[in-house]
Amino acid sequence: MILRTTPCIKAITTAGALAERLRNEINAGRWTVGETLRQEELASEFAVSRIPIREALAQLHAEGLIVVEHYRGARIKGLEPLQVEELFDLRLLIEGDLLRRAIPAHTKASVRRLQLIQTQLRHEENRLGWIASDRAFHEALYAPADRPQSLALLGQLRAPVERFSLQQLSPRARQREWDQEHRALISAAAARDTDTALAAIKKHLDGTRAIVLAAACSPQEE
Amino acid sequence: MILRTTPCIKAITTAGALAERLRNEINAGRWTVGETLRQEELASEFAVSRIPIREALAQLHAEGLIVVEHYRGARIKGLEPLQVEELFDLRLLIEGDLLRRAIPAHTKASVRRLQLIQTQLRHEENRLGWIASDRAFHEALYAPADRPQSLALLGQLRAPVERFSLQQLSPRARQREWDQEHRALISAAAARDTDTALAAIKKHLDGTRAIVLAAACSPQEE
DNA sequence: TTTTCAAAAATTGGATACAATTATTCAATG
DNA sequence: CATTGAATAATTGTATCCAATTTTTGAAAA
Repeated sequence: MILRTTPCIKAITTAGALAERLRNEINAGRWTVGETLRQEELASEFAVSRIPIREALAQLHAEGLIVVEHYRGARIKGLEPLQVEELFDLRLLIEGDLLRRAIPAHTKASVRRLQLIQTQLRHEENRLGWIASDRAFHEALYAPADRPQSLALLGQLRAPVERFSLQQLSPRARQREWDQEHRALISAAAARDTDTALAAIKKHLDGTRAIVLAAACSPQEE
Repeated sequence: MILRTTPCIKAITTAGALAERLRNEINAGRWTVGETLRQEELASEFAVSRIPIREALAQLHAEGLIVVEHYRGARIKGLEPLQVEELFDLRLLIEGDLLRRAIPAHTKASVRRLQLIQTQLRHEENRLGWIASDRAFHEALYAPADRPQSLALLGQLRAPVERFSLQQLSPRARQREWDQEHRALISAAAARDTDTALAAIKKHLDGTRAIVLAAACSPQEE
């Protein structure tokens, strides 16, 4: 039996690979909010027919990244301020629950893993790599809770927001704050101090929410 | 401008209509856990090509009702006991939050609406109609909270479980309990008594969890 | 100049046809 | 009799083509 060492899931389906590729493009800011993704254009770009493109778009729709209208195409989805507020309230609810379960279950090994990811994250220059590392950090933070359903749900809450949370990555000040907040989470995990961890995640989410609110001020659709 | 009076969303897409149809068939128990849904078979049954069938299957996959494997088809997804536990924990988390916001915002009109739905639910003989009414009840219960994202998330938590929650509808005893629990929620909403409502929803979810656990004891897939 | 409306172009949705992969059959072998 | 393995069948994935719908264009009219 072969064990996979890379944490990245290989997309065996072409539609899956396309969805991953398009997700990255969206997160990298290739399209602006409200812009439509033309099937023919994407098909010729990736040298496939429109069928797998359509399946990839359906997947992105399910992830909440695009809005699809009958006979009118797929457009990049924007976020209203109220939606952002609600999404982050939900994240606090779920991430808090995950933390409560994960913190007591953290070990020296799991904390070490967190530190490694954070080191990698600190030196990440590329926007996409930064997103991936941040995702990995939070997954590792919550992994000891052993709650796959919650993690999946959390992923759905993160997806539509990631686009905006790294759009403003440039302000180095916020980047430094981000790093400090992650370190606070790590030390709370190391000390198995749930209350401190909860306070830290609340602060972290509040900071991220502010960034997303600032970035997602476009008054579009649905 | 035309206002739609029916609460049911019309599926303009054929794929959407197919997905709704298939979802009902799944909930009605047409297939057992682990059974595969053949594209050709469904295509000829609904007199369409396999393309819209595939899109419908992708949608059901996103809803967590089926598992899709490359070149191996779509199979009805089962639930492990641990998954059921976690799903209901998450529901309690989110439905509790929704209740906290909804109860103080309930009005005479919204409570009246709840009563109407509950009356309809009580006389519902058909399994599918019962599911739809129960869904409507909970939507009406949480509607005053005005939290669309939370409702959507809740829908995703309910979907994979509905199949099993009505499988054991037959025991009239449980059906009577169910009715009583709903009535408790209604009166708590009428009295704007949040704590009582929270206790009632916990009891209701615990009861439903037990039913689902009993029904979903099959040790299949993924 | 602006508005209206019909024809043309562009785009998406669905059907058919073919390629890639998996499942099944059945004869040969131990 | 059980097991192996190659040929066959069945099934899914993708490309191409046509139909349905929307968007654009441009000329006529106010």
